[in-house]
Amino acid sequence: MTRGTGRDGSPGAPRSVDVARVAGVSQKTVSRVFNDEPYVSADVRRRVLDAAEQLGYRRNNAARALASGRTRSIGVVTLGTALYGPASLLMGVERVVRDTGYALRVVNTMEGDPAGLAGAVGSLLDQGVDGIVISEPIDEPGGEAEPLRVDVPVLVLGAPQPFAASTVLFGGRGADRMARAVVEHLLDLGHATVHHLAGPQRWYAAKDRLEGWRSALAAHGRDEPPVIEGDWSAASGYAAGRELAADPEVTAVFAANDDMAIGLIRALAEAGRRVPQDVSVVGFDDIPVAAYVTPPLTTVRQPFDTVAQEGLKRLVHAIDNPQAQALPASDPPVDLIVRASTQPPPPRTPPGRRRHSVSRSPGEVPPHRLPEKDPSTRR
Amino acid sequence: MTRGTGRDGSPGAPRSVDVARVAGVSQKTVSRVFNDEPYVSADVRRRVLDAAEQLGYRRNNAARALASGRTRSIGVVTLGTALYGPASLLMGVERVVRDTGYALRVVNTMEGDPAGLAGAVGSLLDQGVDGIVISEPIDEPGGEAEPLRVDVPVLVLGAPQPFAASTVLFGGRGADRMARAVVEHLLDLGHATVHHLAGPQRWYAAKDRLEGWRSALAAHGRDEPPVIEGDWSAASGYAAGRELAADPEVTAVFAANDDMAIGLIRALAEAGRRVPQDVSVVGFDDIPVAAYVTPPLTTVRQPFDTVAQEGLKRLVHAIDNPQAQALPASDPPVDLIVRASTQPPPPRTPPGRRRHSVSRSPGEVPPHRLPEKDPSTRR
DNA sequence: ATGAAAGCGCTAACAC
DNA sequence: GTGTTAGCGCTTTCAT
Repeated sequence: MTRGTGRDGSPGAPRSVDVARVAGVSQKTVSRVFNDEPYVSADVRRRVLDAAEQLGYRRNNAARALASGRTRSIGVVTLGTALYGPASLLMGVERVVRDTGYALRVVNTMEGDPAGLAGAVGSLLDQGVDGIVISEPIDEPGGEAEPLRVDVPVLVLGAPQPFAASTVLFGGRGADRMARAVVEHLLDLGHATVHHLAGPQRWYAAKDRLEGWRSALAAHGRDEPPVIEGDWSAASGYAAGRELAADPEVTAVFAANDDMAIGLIRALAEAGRRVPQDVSVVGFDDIPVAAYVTPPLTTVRQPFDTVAQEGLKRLVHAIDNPQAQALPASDPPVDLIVRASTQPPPPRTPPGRRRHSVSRSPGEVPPHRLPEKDPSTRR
Repeated sequence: MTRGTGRDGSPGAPRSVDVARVAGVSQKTVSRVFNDEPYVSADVRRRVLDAAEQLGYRRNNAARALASGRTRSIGVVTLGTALYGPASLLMGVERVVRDTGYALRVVNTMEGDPAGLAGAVGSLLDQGVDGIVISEPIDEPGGEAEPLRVDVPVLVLGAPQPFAASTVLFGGRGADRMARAVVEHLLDLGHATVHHLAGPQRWYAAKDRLEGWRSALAAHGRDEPPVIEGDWSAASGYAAGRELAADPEVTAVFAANDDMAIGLIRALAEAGRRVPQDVSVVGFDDIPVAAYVTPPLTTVRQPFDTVAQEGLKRLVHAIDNPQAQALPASDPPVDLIVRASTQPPPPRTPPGRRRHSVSRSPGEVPPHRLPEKDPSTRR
């Protein structure tokens, strides 16, 4: 076979012995230089580096991994979607992983994948990773059965406590606290209660938001309206909006993501219920267009970068110190961004004069407020 | 050191010799079984598989890579953004790569990264990949200098012909053809010309769309209005919209992505120019909310999956047959999705009676059409 | 159809 | 500070 990275009949990539020969040192010394080990004189180091440069030497990772038992790589399990949340998290993870000097391997579990999470993790293990990040896991039916037997540290991002294993760390996203902030914002505005358009409940992220909504409502002694479950898509938000529009009691809706909120708003508008005059709507994610739709969307921004950074710091720590205690979790800040899709509820209309039966050109939308470029309100 | 993937003082992972011993065969036979090599009797195969199962054997990839000189992995260079286009492409690539039996390694070049593309590719080469996918490259200043010296096949997705190297393949995205389709749609509706809100010109994808727009206009003998350059963000679309709104000649705008189109529409609406009555707007990407914003956006859907699939097929082919001719490129289909943001231009207003000076409640938006769930029009 | 021997290029442990 | 000696767990080549 051709040697190293050399393809076709090429001479073959230079190895560390070659560098050693050119530099006039032993092969081990070359290894020392490239691993930044102590006890190499500056002079020798230079000679080695020069020789390597001249030869175009690049060390062979397979050999390194084989000899050391470590691959210096971290695997990520993602859902195979371009949804804003998961995609942002993945990018955040990539950014941090590179800084830590690890390489990144990616595998995804598609929803409905027969192998599911276990399969994805297994494939990562096959590749030989030093640690695993599971991003936004979903609850595959039957997946609970095997509690994920792995011998490398695992970091779970965007889920509360799904897996039982001694090596598992959690990078809480605090979505429940964020959801609470949303509900409280709406309650503060004077809404009697808040409806919830939930995400698919197989996603821990969706469950989390539902939980936050539920507990906030309970904490304030409000009654809990029935939950509608969407699938994250604007289409499902639209469908939910048609239902909700028919109910005059609905004055405030918290959608589990911005896409659904946008679909929802459209359905409400078509039904003649104006946002925010008649109904307030809050989304979740702060997708790039959230400030520019009509009306600009009140939503929650998640600190993906912070979460990725904090989580990976702990994962790398666990990899480097197998026996050590896990670093304590830190909760990311909540960022509620108030724009124009929320306001106090309309005055109670007397029963019998249902607001949505009032004649109004369908789809008319309220005057705009200027969209803002930056997070306007923090709490 | 602990053996294989075994961490802490654990017994160490089983190796193929262990399996061989249990199965009562030679180690080589185990290797044969796991590589699906011929000449293993069904009986022996079963025994080996059972033994492996029982021991929890998983083969060591580092050793495999070292011995064979191939890592069976493909590296991807992405921008570190969660933008819909790049993120979708990445997911498409992931999906296909897994099917081909390769592992995926990801590295990103952030815009302005000093090391840039060369650094990202180098880091992939260090990791030892059998092939490289460069997704949506951007034109780093000075990056042209080094023509990307690599000895593995490279697939470039979403760019025309940026790099010179014998091993480079192109997975054209046909964005220029798509841009032409957009312009022709608008021209067919009767618009005198089409303005273009371009993406950042360091992106090949943005250049591509600009090219398509330009050539379509030329082909139809229309004059080419000045181009405004945005940065893909809705905010930049909004800024562009404020400029464009002041010019009564503008009746049709092609934005290089949906986010900018949405910002643009908002700015136009605030300036009293209705979409689509006064100005038609077309986006690009068909982001998930495109059908649900106001008005539902006419846009172009890119066949990310097809592109990823076709491209990777060729990449894998090149990897497996080093000397062979590259497979011919195939252009993906163009998918123009006509929704409610485009219509024929308003009748020419006599000079002096500028439409946008007409009193109108700012931000009023036209009645909706029903959003559609599926691509409505193909061409 | 199966096995024995010889590395792949590096790191680890210990000597000098 | 530097070199020597063994492997790491597989694939390869060649016998059988």
